[in-house]
Amino acid sequence: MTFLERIHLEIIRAVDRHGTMTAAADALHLTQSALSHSMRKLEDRLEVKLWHREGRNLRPTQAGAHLLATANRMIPQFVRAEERLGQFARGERGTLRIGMECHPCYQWLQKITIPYLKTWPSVDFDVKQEFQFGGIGALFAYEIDLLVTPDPLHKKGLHFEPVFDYEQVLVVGSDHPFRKAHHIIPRQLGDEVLFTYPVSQDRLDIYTRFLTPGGVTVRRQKVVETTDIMLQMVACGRGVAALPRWLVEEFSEKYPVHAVRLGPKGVQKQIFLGVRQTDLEVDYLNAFMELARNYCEHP
Amino acid sequence: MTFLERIHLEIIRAVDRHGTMTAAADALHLTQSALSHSMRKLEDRLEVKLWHREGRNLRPTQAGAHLLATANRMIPQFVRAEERLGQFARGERGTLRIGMECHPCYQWLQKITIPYLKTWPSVDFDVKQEFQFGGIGALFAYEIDLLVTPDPLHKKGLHFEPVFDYEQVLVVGSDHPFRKAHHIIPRQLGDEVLFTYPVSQDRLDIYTRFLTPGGVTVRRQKVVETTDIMLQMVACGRGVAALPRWLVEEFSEKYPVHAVRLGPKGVQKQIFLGVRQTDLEVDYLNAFMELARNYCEHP
DNA sequence: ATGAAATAATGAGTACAGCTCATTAAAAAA
DNA sequence: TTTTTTAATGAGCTGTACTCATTATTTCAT
Repeated sequence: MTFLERIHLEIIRAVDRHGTMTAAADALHLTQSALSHSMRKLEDRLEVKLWHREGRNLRPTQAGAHLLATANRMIPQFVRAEERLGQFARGERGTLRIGMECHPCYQWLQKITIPYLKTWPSVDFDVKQEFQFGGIGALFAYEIDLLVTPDPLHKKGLHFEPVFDYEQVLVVGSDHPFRKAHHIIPRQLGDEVLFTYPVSQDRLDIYTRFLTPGGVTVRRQKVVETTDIMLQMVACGRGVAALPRWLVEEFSEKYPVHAVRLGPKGVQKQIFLGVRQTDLEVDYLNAFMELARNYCEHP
Repeated sequence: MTFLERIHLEIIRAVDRHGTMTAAADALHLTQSALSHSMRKLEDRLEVKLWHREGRNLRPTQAGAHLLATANRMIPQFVRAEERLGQFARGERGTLRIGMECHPCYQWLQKITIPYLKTWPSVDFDVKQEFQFGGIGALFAYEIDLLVTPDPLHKKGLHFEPVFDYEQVLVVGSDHPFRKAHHIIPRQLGDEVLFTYPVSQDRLDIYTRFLTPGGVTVRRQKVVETTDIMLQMVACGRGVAALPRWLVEEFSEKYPVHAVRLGPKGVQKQIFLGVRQTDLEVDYLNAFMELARNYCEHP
């Protein structure tokens, strides 16, 4: 029992706008006969007249007026839906759902998002940090479209590329004894308080690449949510933290903190962007990766 | 360039609801093939995939999810529109636009509207009292659907029927000298203040049927908007008025007023309901006239 | 008045969109 | 494995929604 179709809405609207069926037919690229037949059929099936036929003009009945109001509401919805789908088609619209497995990268991400959002105004943004089955799982499950991670896992169907090299360093306050050291060794941290982000130890480089290999544990580990708080604590000598060198340098203008190398050769890190291989041709996603690549070369 | 049709919205919705295309096809009384072809064509024309095809299941793409959301908004609008048109068809819905050319009839109208609105809940009401080309003109111009008037004008295409006989009487306060008179003659009003509704004299029976034939004018005519105010003025002896007898009797419980016959035989009036002949078969309109007829017989 | 132009309704015929049926390909379940 | 379930595809048919031609009215111009 579904009688009403888009065409009927288009017709009643065009007749109202153009005054006559003939003019409406022209506007819709149909013949007057087509409109007449179409609406006649609708009227027959609904068993209600939509127009008073008075000589050669058409005045909407109450039912017709009602349908016209409905059409004026619904047709624009059709049009908008088609426009939006067109945007999807041209890769102009979408939600870029980004997953982050690397806490301090958030600062870096923000530097990219600002110019990105300017060039892609109809792309929505969504950043997630918690995943039930890890970042890779979230990519596969279409929970996210792009993963920012220091641990690429080259599986079939995924594409990873490095976008960012950096050194993970120890941050200390300006009164701290390590302050001028060329580098420190794990044992030297045995009596320190260590501030970290609230993630498990196997995702913290200071453990996996420094403390654990050195067989050392710190006096105490304290968890803080934000980089700012972390650096404030470090600045006033309440403990130490491990962060990317570039981040420390940036914040050293704001807080009196210093970077110290971890081990004689330092802890070298890379950040990767991961996407599903099938999404490699999605314009707005590609544009993001392009921007990320360029930014790293000319920060 | 109009690709999107109701069917596409129905399909994407049914697939979402029923999980598979096959099940959706059953629900829509179509074959799986039909849905597949239909959506394939839409995808081709829009140049955007609506589902990720993963093995034998369909997961909406971002575009698909968007279309689904649109469908969930729009399909109910189609359904509601059809329902409403059905109500129009069955005469259950409409706006009964009533025109009144008879001021005191408003009280009478209210007695009918209350039971009417109970039996016809989806009929809207609209009462007008001002018409650019008179009540008859308003009927012809579809400004109103029903005219309440004391002056039927039997023109082709219109149907009038009397619903109400009454006597127009003079109302006076309980201290007034006419109070106990059997009737009065025009000359007796020459020194009175007359309260009337704010309409032209040729629509006031006290003039057309009493004063003007008697060649008399009153000392002063004062206009008031409402029956209540009018009767309050009369009650405290500030003047007299002309109203239907039934109305005076009703209000005499509230105010100390009395009815006096105009002339030896009284001024006898009839109220008519007028409709367009073509509307005589409109259920909700007929129901109103039926109610009006019955009410007059058993008030 | 009278003819010309404009308009909606109607009928007949047709093209093609959209459907069904049959089959294939692939994946999930048994 | 085999069987079942599912979506895609192709071929062919059907019905509908369109066009064209015509009629009946009405409106406009002269």
